[in-house]
Amino acid sequence: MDYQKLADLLFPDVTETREDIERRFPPRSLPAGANVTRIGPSPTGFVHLGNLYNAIIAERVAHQSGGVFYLRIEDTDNKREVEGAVETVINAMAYFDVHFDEGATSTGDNGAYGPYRQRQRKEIYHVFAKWLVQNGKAYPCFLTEEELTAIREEQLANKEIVTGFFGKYAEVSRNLTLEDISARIAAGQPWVLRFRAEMNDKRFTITDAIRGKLDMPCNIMDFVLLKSDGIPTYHFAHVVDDHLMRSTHVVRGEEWLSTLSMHVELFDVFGWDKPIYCHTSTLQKIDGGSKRKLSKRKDPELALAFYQQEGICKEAIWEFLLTVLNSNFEEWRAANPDASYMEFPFSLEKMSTSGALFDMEKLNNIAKDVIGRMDAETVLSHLKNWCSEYNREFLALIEQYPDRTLKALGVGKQGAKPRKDFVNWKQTCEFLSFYFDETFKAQDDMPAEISEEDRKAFFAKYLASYAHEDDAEAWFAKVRQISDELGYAVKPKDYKKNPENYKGSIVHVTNMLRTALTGMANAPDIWEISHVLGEELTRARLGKWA
RNA sequence: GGCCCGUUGGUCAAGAGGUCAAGACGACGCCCUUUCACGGCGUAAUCAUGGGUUCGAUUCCCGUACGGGUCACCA
Repeated sequence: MDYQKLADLLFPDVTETREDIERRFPPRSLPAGANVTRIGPSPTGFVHLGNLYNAIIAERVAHQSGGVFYLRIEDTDNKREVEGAVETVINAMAYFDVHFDEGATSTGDNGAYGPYRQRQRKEIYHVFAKWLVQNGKAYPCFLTEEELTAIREEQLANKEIVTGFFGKYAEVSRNLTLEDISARIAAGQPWVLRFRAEMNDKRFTITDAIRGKLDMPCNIMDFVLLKSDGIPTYHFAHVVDDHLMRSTHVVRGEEWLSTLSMHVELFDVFGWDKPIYCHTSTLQKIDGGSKRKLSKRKDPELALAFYQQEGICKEAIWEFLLTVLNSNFEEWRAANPDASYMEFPFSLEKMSTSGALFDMEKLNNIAKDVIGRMDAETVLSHLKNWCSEYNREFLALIEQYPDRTLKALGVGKQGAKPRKDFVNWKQTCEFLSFYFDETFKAQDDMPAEISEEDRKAFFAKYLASYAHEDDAEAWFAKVRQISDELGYAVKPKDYKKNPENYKGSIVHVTNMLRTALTGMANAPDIWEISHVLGEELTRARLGKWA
């Protein structure tokens, strides 16, 4: 077989050589130790937590080393592509503060190693495909889908241990003559380009940055390089792109482990250095007592959009994922409460190789801490951002009462043990609702612990003596005095010891006050709330019960 | 089924041939307290399993079980 003739027959339009392409994408000039990483999402319209998980790893590996992090759109499967999906990926990553140095953008490409959309790289792949053909490493295959299915069925019937295109099943396609191929092409028969595998039973070892040394069988499959539309498969595109774009690390899910041998063989055939592979484990969740992979259909929390809708703070997502990735993150956070998570020394080696379970409760706990560390102004700006997208009505309130909102967000923040009332922005809106008459839900009744007579007496005295400028101490002294006058124990402990001596305890009194003021049995400090509401509102809410 | 990856409390997990097997979330209890939070203290709870190697194995080796992945002109 004259491979040169075959190559010209298959790729008549390809005039460039692999050297030409290499010159267009020279090695990057980066300081020693700088890593180049990427994410390569498929534009299916669904961005999930796993995408973000891998993105964060890749981002840290690159930026922590002063390297480059880029976005490459892997759109080689036009059947699965969804309109606007590239936009969705870019927006989701931006929302979660994942920033690219180069790659696909909503307006085009940014960077010297593009195009960053694989379908636009067709000509590049063809140059390398032609080289493979010229060197006897690839050949056209004209088998139809039905014929392929027949082979598969035969293999299953023969109890062949592996199914696929290899060994004797590849022989016919491998050994077509140039004349035959030429005739078929002239007749317009569709073909795919297959890799001509070594097909031996050797094994190879490779060191994965997360999993350590791996020992696996070499590839034996004549897998497809170019589909009949001339677009490459993932395997071919991955090898060509990560070489040309000079990726130093490939961070991807463990589902790629089983095809790693194909990629390794391709890199070797081209004589290229392999990137450092980092195969992450799949996020799982508990379901009916057993672990399973997070699934798109069953688990709403898998979609990144879920976190946006719930208003889960992006810093919290980062901190949660960093905690899952490197378990020493929490220790580091405790030692560096004020540092940005970007300063955390992330390490691939410290990653767990077993699949982590997604734990919403842990996320919430982290979110409370993260928001708790922010000052009121920062919280307000996050809240407004979220509301402008997901809660317009509340945004209007915030904008109508900016000072009150800011004060409300600061309640309980001072002191050595600041409150942590906010978990996510959705919940924050609900939590703040009693600060505004527009959303305040007044109670219709008071608990029966205090008689109506005492209730009226209390509120009358309270309002009569109420002085808005009182400090917290003076204020509470008055509450105590009134309680005492009405026959309620001033100290809860006194009441506990001798309940028969009192009508009730100050706890009952303050609960009543709190309920009148907030509509809720549980709320932050009454005095502070009064001062957020202002004298007028406070008096109005309490007056109802006098 | 073949191949590959994995298995420490309910969850995330540290760990090393000899530890009372860290820590965090959650649960529970106590303390603080005008409610709820916050905070503090404490309790319960883990090395999948069977063999080997060894004076000693949760740690090393082999098998078993279980879970996950993959076997496409999908990524």
